[in-house]
Amino acid sequence: MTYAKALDCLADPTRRKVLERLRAGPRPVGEIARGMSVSRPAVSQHLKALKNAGLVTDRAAGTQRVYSIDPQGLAPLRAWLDQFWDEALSAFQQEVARDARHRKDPKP
Amino acid sequence: MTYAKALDCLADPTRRKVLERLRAGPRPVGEIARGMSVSRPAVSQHLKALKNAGLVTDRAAGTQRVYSIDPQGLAPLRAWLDQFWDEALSAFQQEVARDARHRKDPKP
DNA sequence: ACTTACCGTAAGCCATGACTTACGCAAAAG
DNA sequence: CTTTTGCGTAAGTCATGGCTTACGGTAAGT
Repeated sequence: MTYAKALDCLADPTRRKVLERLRAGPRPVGEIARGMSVSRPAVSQHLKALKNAGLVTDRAAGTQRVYSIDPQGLAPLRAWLDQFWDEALSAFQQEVARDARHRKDPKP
Repeated sequence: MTYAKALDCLADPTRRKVLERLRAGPRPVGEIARGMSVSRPAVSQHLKALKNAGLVTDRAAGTQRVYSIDPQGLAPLRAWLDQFWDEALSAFQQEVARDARHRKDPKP
C-alpha cells in the first residue's frame, strides 16, 4: 500500500518540480528553492512530505541539509503500475475479442 | 505533460478503487458503485475525471454506460516514471562514488 | 561570545475538490 | 403513451492541504 503515499506526493506540481530538480543530483534546500515560485519554507514542507513518502533522503552537511532522491522509493509505484498495466491490457484484449464475437452475432 | 493529469487522478483513493474495479473488465456505473462507500453520482464524477485524464473510455449500452480501462492512458505515466527512475538511479550511483571518494579523502 | 547563514516548525488564511441531495434526460419495459 | 431504470449534471456544504509570515534552533564564521 506504500504506492498510495507516493501518488499523493507526486500529485502536487510543486512537489514534482522539487523532485525533478533533484534528478540532476543532491541539493541543499536553499539551492532547491532558488528561482522557484514558492518560498523556502514551502519547499521544506514539500521535502518533508517527500521524505515521509520514502521518495527522498536527507543528510546534514554543516548548517545545510542535502536532499537526494531515493530510487527505492519509486519502486513500489513502478511495480503497482506495471501490474496494473498488464492486467488492464489483458482484460482489454479479452474485451476486444468479446466485441468481435458480438459483431459476428449482433442480436442473440 | 499528460502524465500530470494521470497523477492528479490517481492521487484520490476512491478513484483508485474505481480503476481497480475496472481491472477485472468493463463495468457499468451502477455495478462499479455497488458496495462502495460513496454515492453513485460521486462515482460518476470520478469516472468523468478518469475519462478526462485518458485513463478510461466509455460506451453506451442501452440505458447504461459501460466503462473500460484505456491501457494507452497509463503509458505516458509509465514512460515518465521510467525515465525518472533511470536518471535518479544513475545520479544516485554517482553520489555513492563521490561519497566513497570523500571517505578516502575526508578533509580536503 | 556575537553575528550570520541555513533550515524546520507553528499559526493562520484561503483556494481546491470531494461528497451529498435534487433534478433532468434518454432508453427500455409494460 | 406511461413508467421504470440508469446515468449525468447543478448547487451547496465542508474538510483537506498548500502557501505565507513569524519564530526558534543549530552550526560556521569573525
